[in-house]
Amino acid sequence: MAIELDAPAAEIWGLLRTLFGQHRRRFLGAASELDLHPAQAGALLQLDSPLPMRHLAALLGCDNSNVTGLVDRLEVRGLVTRQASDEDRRVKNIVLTDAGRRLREKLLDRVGRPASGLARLEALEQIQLRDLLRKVLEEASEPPAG
Amino acid sequence: MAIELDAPAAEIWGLLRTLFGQHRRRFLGAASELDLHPAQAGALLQLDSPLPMRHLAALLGCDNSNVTGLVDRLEVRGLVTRQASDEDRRVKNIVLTDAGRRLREKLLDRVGRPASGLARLEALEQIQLRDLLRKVLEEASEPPAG
DNA sequence: TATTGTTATACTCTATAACTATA
DNA sequence: TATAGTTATAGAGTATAACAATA
Repeated sequence: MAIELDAPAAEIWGLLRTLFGQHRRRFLGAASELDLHPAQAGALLQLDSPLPMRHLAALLGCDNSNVTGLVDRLEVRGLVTRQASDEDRRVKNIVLTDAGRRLREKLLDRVGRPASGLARLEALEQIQLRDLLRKVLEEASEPPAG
Repeated sequence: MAIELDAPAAEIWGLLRTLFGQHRRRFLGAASELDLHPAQAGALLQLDSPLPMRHLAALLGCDNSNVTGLVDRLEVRGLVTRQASDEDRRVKNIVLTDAGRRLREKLLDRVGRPASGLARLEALEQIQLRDLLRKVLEEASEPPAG
């Protein structure tokens, strides 16, 4: 049996990938139940506040041209509207409608809350886990996604 | 300011979602560089050993019929082959070719290894984190994904 | 009769390039 | 000249339903 110098890190990564998989299935399931394509659900989650098309495209990691069609379909369903910017008339801000906001809340109810497994940790353990993850992410400046 | 009874769990979930986002971007970037669609890259990662179509579909969370086309395209690129099962002639096992195995290794080099942030933890902290995650996932029987 | 994989269809996503209207 | 968003196009993903072969 070979000695695994890096065994804990490798197992941690495996455990995290399992968590990722659970989260992803939860996200896909929630989107499906709400009759949203994953990309549409991802866009809704990003729209905490109004965003220009190009900004939304950057957050979704795709080209501007993709966002045109995506927003078209959300707009047809009455979930978002395009608002011309006052400062720069080229820019259109995407704004959630009331219906869009309600749907976004439903999504958050399902994917924005902690995985059930966290409840198995006692209060002190949760604080330990929080501190360890903080340290892992210390330098990270990237925003949470999906 | 309202009292957050569940503050650590909520922050943990936020930190984990940040990690998910990093992992997802790394995954999408690696797939793109290797000229693979995300779904194709996900399939390759699942093919550690040969799998029947239906099993692959279940792991990818999509319908059998989708896997037909996906495997078609992987087969055209010489990354996988279909092997009829001996036990049940309805079943086709999807097997990586040598080229497929090499491409899968390249993928794993990029997404299968621990996030760099883990290196910020000392040995003892890694063991603590591992044990906490083990507990969180205690009952989970789901396999890791993508 | 039920299951495995395929085909057919329709809609969505995604990348690329060309276009417009602003700046 | 550069940028924000659109349009056009092509390839891929996805769900559904219908189908052939096998169990």
